[in-house]
Amino acid sequence: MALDRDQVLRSAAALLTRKSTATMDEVAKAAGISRATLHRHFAGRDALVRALETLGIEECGKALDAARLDEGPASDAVRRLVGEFEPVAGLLAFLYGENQLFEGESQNEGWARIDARIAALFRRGQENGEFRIDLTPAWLTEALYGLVASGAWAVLDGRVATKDFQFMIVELLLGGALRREES
Amino acid sequence: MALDRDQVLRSAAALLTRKSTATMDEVAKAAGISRATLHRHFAGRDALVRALETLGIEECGKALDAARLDEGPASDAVRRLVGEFEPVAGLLAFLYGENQLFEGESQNEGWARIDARIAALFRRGQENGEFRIDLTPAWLTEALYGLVASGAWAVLDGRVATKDFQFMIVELLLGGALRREES
DNA sequence: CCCATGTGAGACACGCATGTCTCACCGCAG
DNA sequence: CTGCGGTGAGACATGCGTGTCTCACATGGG
Repeated sequence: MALDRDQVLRSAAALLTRKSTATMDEVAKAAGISRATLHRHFAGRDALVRALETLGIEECGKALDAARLDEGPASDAVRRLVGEFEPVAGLLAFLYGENQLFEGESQNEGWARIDARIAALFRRGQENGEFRIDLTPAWLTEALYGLVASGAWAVLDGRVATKDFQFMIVELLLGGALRREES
Repeated sequence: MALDRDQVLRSAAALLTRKSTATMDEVAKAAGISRATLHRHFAGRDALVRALETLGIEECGKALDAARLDEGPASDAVRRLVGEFEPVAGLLAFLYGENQLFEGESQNEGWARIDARIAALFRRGQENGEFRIDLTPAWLTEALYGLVASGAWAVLDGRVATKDFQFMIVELLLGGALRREES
């Protein structure tokens, strides 16, 4: 049952990633269950979205762990992080867009923790001289989210290949578009 | 009357930028008119959004013109472009999020023209050696949109100041997060 | 075998945004 | 003053997604 719920959540994530306005009925269909059963797992659409958010936070946390942000050069950590984000980028993009609605609402404190960890990574990079200091960690974090969302949508629309996801984002985020003489 | 319509459109843009799910009634209230009058200007919500899209394309076109993309170094042109985008960034962010829904739908050909002009700018920069060639113009264009949207939201939420909008986006997009030795 | 649990299918009412309509009101030109 | 166009306010019906409920059916354990 707990397994069922998780699978339903996964398929809901996959669907809502592509069509964020999908009906509960469509979500149920996509999961291969009836609307009644879907409603037995999640009291309503709000509950479903909140569960999705919890899942997203969870996955993000795992990605942060797997990326070992404290180890080695910060730039390598960023590269690992983006690589870990790739499988959940669609879900992240959905939640990123969704969160723009909850203006003042109680921002699930889980995101604050995620934000803090990523910002800390950028700060570490600044402090050891890897990253420039005229761009705030908060903005770099925000930009990372934006690029991940953009990348996810580009992949979904087939404009770019999944295998290029990590490269494109990391290269742009760290290196920028300008051509360099050295290295 | 045509002036009225434009003003209504502006206030609708300002409102929907912050609350993309705003009701027709809220839109009318925000514009200082009744729902009936709003409906006399725009047949329905779809018509309103389409008008907003047309406005967005129009404003983008003006921004592209004002940025003189063909003149001088491509990097300077990018800087001018982002500066011109700033006043309409909110509207752009709204439309950018909205367009994720119209999956296969007839993508208003206006956007294709905008995309092409921006991509051409990046291509110009690549051809004259300013920009690196391992990031496609299409991705750089997509990333520009993503960063503009992120920046717009960050400004709306008060996380960053309006005056920093251009600097943050351009510096990240062109220079990246890595610290450089020279210049 | 039989009951219990979980499920699918469908009916039903409700809320809400929307689209449409009517009516009264106001300003203005004739 | 009078007729007219534009407006605001509100009523009304409609469509759609949702939440809730009932009932039939299948499966699996006692």
